[in-house]
Amino acid sequence: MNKQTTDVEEILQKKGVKPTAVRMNVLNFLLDQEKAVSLKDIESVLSRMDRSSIFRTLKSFEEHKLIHSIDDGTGMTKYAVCAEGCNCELEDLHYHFYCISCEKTFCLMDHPISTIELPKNFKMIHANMVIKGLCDKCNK
Amino acid sequence: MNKQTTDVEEILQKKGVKPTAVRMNVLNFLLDQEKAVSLKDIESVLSRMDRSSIFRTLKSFEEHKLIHSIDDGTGMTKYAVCAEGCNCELEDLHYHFYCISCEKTFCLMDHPISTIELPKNFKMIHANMVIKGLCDKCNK
DNA sequence: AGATCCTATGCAACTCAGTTGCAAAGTTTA
DNA sequence: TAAACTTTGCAACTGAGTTGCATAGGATCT
Ligand SMILES: [Mn+2]
Ligand SMILES: [Mn+2]
Ligand SMILES: [Zn+2]
Ligand SMILES: [Zn+2]
Repeated sequence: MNKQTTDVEEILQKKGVKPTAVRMNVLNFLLDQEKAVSLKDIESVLSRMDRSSIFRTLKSFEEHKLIHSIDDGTGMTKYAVCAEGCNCELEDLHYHFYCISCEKTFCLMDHPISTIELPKNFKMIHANMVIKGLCDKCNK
Repeated sequence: MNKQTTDVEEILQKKGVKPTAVRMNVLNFLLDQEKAVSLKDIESVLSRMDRSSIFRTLKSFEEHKLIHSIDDGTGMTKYAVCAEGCNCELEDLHYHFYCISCEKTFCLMDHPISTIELPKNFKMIHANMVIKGLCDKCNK
């Protein structure tokens, strides 16, 4: 735990999510990570809590723009806490990186998705951009 | 059918896949499409053929670089025939577009994935880039 | 041709992440 | 306190994808 209970409570309040035990635990865990995590990852750590409760918590967090989800192609959706000031709009989108060796999925916060030229009349609303390869620790 | 049986047979031969009935039918269907299709799409058209046979056919096609797969976030993998000369290498990667209105997934062949700046020592090997929004026909 | 071998196919069963219905527990409101 | 609403846990279900296995279909050898 790298955050005080009160911090987590505040964050939830601010985003309009009622701070319950499950929610505080899930958010606390998410804030601890340097990589994006799956429902299963959370489940195995917060083993006292039910899968569906964690699932619904994640859905709720996503709706309230507290976290964003990443489809990294592994078949398990990953979740990561949104950056300060993120509103989950086009300008907040960033690339994600999946390491095929250590199997970690990273948010590349410093790599925003620049405007992409599209065919005439196509309109971009959202995007899921995943680069796969080797992370710095696995690239020897 | 927009291709003669012999054409399809030739393509399979050239890519090192033995041309069987299932394979020729699947390839024929794939060549007909202007959008990427799912296993289910193929199944519902080639209803005489078994799902697992089509599934294994797609896997085989992918291994032999006849088609490439796209994870567009819908939960159903889409497949599209590779362009002439495609070797499924980095330089062959291109953006994909998923229309949230008509639910079609397109290959943006004219939009190759340019080299993306990555954090120090990260190495890109592959990528799945999906832009979501409205296609020209749905964007009114 | 007939026997043998290898591959492709169809069928059924299974996996597994995600999702939902429902009742019990907990919280807020009147 | 009682009623109303929300959250949680449990169990059952969904659906795409995947696999084992027996049969069918071709190719190859004698
Ligand atoms: Mn991210
Ligand atoms: Mn494509
Ligand atoms: Zn790694
Ligand atoms: Zn459309």
